[in-house]
Amino acid sequence: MDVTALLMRKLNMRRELSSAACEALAATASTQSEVAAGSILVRDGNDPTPVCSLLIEGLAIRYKITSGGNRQIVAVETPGDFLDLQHLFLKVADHSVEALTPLRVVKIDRAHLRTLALEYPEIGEALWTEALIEASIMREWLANVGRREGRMRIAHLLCELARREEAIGMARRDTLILPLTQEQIGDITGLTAIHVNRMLKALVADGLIEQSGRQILIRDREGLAAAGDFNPRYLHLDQVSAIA
Amino acid sequence: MDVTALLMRKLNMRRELSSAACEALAATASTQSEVAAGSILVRDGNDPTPVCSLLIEGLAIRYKITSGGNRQIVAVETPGDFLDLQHLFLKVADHSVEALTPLRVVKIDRAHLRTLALEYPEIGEALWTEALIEASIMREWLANVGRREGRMRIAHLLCELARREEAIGMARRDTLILPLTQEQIGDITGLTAIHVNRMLKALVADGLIEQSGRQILIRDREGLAAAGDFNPRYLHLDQVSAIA
DNA sequence: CGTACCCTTGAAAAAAATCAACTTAAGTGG
DNA sequence: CCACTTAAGTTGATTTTTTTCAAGGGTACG
Repeated sequence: MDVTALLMRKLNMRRELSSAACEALAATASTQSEVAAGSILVRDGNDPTPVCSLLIEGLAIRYKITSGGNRQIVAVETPGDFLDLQHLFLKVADHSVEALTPLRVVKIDRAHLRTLALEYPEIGEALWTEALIEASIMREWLANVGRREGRMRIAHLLCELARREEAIGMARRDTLILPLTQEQIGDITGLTAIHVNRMLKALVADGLIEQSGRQILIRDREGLAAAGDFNPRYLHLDQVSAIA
Repeated sequence: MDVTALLMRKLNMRRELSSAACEALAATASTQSEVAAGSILVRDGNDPTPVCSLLIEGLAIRYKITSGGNRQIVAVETPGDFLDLQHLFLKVADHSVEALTPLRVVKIDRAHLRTLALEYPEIGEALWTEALIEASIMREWLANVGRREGRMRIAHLLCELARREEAIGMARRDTLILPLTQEQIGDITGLTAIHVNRMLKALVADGLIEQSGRQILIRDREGLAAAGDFNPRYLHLDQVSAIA
């Protein structure tokens, strides 16, 4: 799809864009580019990169490393998310962003995106909403890691990712594409890879899910939601606009 | 101080305000109002309240409750913070906001604040920055709870609050006003009150802090920062504007 | 056909939660 | 001002959860 059209679709969902905003957007779009899996797009402690991107395909993570060398993943980005809206107005990156899989993105000049956010109310509202929903997800993760135990944390994560993938048309209902190692699942949930392994097995043993490679089949949707104390309200899905 | 002057001071720090923006701000400000300790300002699941506030005095917390009845505090707000910027563009509140102490606030109509954020680039930038810094703090908390152990989590929290209080002129360097019960500290750090108690005692025993009622004296600033793996970068202090 | 990298499993150790008293401090109303 | 009440802090013993350590097993890929 045309790059401008993608941006339009992403930003147009909540409000009609003025013609001025449309022109500004058209002036923004370059072409799509590819990013290799494992690439680090933003590095903690550095200036945020001069380019922001709209993620079109693939998964990216945002994370922090503690002095002990432990990693905490603070967000998973799916297609349709803006990479690094979180640093849009900050001078120093406080965490890193990495491509988990090969990505396809639309690069946007960061200074230009700031201008779009400030000068065009329709675009500003869309970007605000995006950023606030990402913060909302982080709050839920904080509650998940801080106040639920292992099994529940993982069940919750699976529910969230399944719902998000469903919302953007990435996976079918009750199917979850999970290109994460068990170590990475641990880095999201604050557990060790070994414990993640055991808890996943427990969920399988309880008939809630089924594993087949990097895909998960949700056998008991209700049960998994209950096991994970999952309520999708925090995803604010009615305010999310898909690009697909 | 005059309410308009407070708002000006808060929003003016990063950019010169245009006269139009100044007028819009002047039209915003009502009077200061008081909020009793324990009042719930925003309730999870409800519409976010029609009023947003600039916190002038006192402390407020934002929190979520899990199905097990456990509470996770996701933010502590200090004077100079906007209460509930996080819900500014969201339709449903995904967490609650509560006054921890008696508060003094300047109420701002939520719809009006949205307009200010979108129509006046100087104000928009200030509010964006505020919201993004709050998200940055949440990321650090997530890493704290997910990837550090008890003693470290608490040391980290003490360092953060001390630094933030110092930045806004609320407490002197090496002194920390901590109007939190040990249970509330646990709700921030993902620990039980009992464990918080033991870890605090450990920090005292190690000569890092001294307790005197609801105040804490930091005896060894460097040592506490090391014990808490604390690096203030994520606070983006150079981008924060104080009202005091 | 190695060689990574990931997954799996068991046993032991550590961290944190739970359970159960008990102490201190801070009001409140007589 | 004192007895009473309630919330918060303290401490020890026990249990649960999670991590750590250790060792195999599977699989993809050059």
